[in-house]
Amino acid sequence: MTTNERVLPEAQCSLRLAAGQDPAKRAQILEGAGRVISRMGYDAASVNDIAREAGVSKGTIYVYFSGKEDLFEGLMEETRERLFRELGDELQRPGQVGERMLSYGGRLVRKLCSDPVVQAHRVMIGVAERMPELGVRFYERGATRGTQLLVDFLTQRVAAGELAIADVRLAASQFSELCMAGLFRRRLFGHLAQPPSEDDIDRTVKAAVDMFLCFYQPQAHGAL
Amino acid sequence: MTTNERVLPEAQCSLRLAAGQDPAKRAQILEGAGRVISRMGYDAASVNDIAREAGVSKGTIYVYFSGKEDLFEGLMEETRERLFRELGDELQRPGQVGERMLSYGGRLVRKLCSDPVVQAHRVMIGVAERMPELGVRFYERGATRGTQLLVDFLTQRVAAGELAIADVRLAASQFSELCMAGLFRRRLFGHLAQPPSEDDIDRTVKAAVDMFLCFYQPQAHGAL
Amino acid sequence: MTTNERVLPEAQCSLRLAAGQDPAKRAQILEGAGRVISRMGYDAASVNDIAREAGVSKGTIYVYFSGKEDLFEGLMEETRERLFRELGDELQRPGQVGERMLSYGGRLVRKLCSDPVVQAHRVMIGVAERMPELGVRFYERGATRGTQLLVDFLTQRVAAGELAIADVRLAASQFSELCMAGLFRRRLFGHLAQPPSEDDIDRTVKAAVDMFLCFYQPQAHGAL
Amino acid sequence: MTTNERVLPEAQCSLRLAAGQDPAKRAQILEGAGRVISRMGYDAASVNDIAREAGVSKGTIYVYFSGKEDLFEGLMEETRERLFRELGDELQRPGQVGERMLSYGGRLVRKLCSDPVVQAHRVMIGVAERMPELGVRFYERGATRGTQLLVDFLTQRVAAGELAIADVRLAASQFSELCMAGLFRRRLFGHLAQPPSEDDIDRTVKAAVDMFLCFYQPQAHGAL
DNA sequence: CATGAATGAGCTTTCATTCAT
DNA sequence: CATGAATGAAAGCTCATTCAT
Repeated sequence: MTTNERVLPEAQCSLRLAAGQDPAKRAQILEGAGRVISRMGYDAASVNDIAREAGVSKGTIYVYFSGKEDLFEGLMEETRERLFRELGDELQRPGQVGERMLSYGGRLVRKLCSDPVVQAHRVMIGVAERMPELGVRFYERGATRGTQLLVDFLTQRVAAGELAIADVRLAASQFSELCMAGLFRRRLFGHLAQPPSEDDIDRTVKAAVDMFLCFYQPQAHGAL
Repeated sequence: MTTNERVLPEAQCSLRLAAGQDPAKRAQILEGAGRVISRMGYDAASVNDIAREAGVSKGTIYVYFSGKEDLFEGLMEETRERLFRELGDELQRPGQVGERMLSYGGRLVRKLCSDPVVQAHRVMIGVAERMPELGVRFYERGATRGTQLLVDFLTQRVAAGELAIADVRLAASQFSELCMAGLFRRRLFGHLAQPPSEDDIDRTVKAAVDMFLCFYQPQAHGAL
Repeated sequence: MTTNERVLPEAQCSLRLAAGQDPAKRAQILEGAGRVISRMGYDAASVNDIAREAGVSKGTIYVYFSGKEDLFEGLMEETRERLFRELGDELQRPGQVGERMLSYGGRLVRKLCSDPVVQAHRVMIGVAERMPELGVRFYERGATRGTQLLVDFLTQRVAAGELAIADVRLAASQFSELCMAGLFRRRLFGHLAQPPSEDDIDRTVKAAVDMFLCFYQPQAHGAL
Repeated sequence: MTTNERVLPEAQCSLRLAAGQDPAKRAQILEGAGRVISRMGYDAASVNDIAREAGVSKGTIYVYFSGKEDLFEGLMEETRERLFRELGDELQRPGQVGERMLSYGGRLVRKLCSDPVVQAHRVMIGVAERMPELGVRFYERGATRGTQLLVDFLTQRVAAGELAIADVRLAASQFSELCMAGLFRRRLFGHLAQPPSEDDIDRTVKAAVDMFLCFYQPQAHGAL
């Protein structure tokens, strides 16, 4: 998939852009829209605000997008791609299970609790009721992606006999949630105003890995 | 508390309402507002829509609330109270640790994944960036409440020697997250269109309890 | 006229008030209305404001007046009577022409440049375009009254041979205007934020009398 | 000044208008606003009314003005300039004092008693309480201007020995008021529904000049 | 293609007025 | 008679969108 992106960038553009349109300007608009919408939310951000922030005229926006909603869809797509890219080399590198999961968990929490990702989540969740497909797509191509990396990893390690997991998908979810226990939800609500400290992250992820391995490592069960 | 409400309704009214205002009408407005705002979000729901849905005139809304934002705050307060009431008898009843947690976990997931709660979360998260205090209050008096019940429970059981937990608060968060692993986040985004089935809930909560006890029960550690 | 008012107060009331209405409450309403409307103008003053200021309920206002405009008419009538009462003993007392005019001029200027009178003028002039009869009546029964006193006085003095005036009415206007030269118009526009000082009044009125007598005193034309 | 206006219109525009705005449309809006506000007063004239009268959409008004009050300020400024322009060549032409004052007085009264000027005065006086700076500016740059011309004229004639005036500014006010004695105030209140007839004007101004010269001409005091 | 002036529908809010209590 | 909750029309203003330049 990443290969395709690199090999056929113009082909991709031609799918979305009418002849004569400038990809750079589209990006510029999306960037401005991202800033304004992150700050104010979809409804409260006016096209005027977006145009001003992006440094283009209002009319230009309607050249690249058919309307505010279309712009928003484009933005969410773009944001999702940008934010959730590269989580996974971590898990494919060689190493012990716990070590790999510690490393991945840290990355995951840091990413998800970062300001841009939290803001994007807020916006997306805020409109999920009105624009269901958008929410679904965001989740599937965003959150699920991380889980899938984990699923693959766990499956490999189960096959290797390093883990004993009946429902790998559930286990992947469990690990993700454990990693962000007490962090991500509080971030969403603003109860945690800043991204958590490295210490907090490390401690939480360590606890997650410990609990996860305690339950899913074969020898642990044996001992019980 | 419900007793008080029945015994001293007027005393309660005088705390919050201007003289002569009708608590029933206030509730009627909040109800309509809740339906519309749940469906459309805060910004997209116009005062007109709310008035129509509530069956009152626009002007009346401004008798009971100083503005749209005030109405919204009232709604969130009301909603929070209504939604997060009674989670906890579960944990205070006698019984084995695992049994109690299973019971509580089921209730928690059922509650949080219900349509009204998910919608309220969406709305609240959607405006958390613009109205930070509101988001914080919602979390503190809502989500934290459930966690606190769990903290108390765990503390008791630790004292009783039934559990061995260093960081009780973290453990409480971990259990909550484990219970909703793969359920609540998907609900928020609409990836799960309906509340999860009883089977899904039971399975997930059972897995959560197992993993939790595996890690935090003293004898388990002894075996490790 | 003042005699009638004192002799038949209830008869007067019965002309305006429906059975059972309370003249004191009517006055109370008008007082509040006067304060608010003076401050904000007719349109900007809401019936709510007036009710609050008067210390009565909105509904009560509609018992005593058929609507906002009716209330305003009543207020203007009342205000006119109250403000322009007693200007004239001054002129009917014995004394030299100049002496009497000095005395009257001072009173006139002090009255017209006072805050309440200026405010009433502003309000009345502000609505004169939309409510022409009201403006006419205000002028006729207000401003004209002062002029008439002067007309009577001048006529007497002309008959006594102390003055030589062809157009007495014009002369009366001239004297009034001279007395307020540089004062009243500036007050209307707020260019003079406070009523003029006694010194300013005295100086202006003195100059008015001098100029007036210089022109209209028979002997002056020869003697001075 | 008029020369500059004709020579550098665009330079002027750039001082007041945002880039790209059309001065003609601005003028069109002000014209409509002037008609409606003259007729109804500031508060009673709605932005809707103004838009309709001006033949533009409501939104357009908010492109040229930041709000109703800003529009009103612009209107008053514009109106003042337009209405009070050119009063004065009259006084600077050669001729005898009385002749010049007759001529100027006639112009002054005709101008001030005209419908547009009376209406503008009504509007301005009507809001003077709520918008004090606006009233002050209107008076200073409007009414004072006429007085200043007169002050200059009188100063010259005093220097030339044709008049003997101690307080020139007071004298200027006196003459202005005398010219409008019995006319302008009645116009303000609508007691004079139409501008006064040429006869009335001539008679009043003639009487004003006579009285003024009677008092302020050096020889008159001895000779007449 | 880019612009931003123009639009009018729709926003939140306030108004004068009514009427059940 | 007095009240103030209720009304819905209309207020000032902003919006997403269009289109002549």
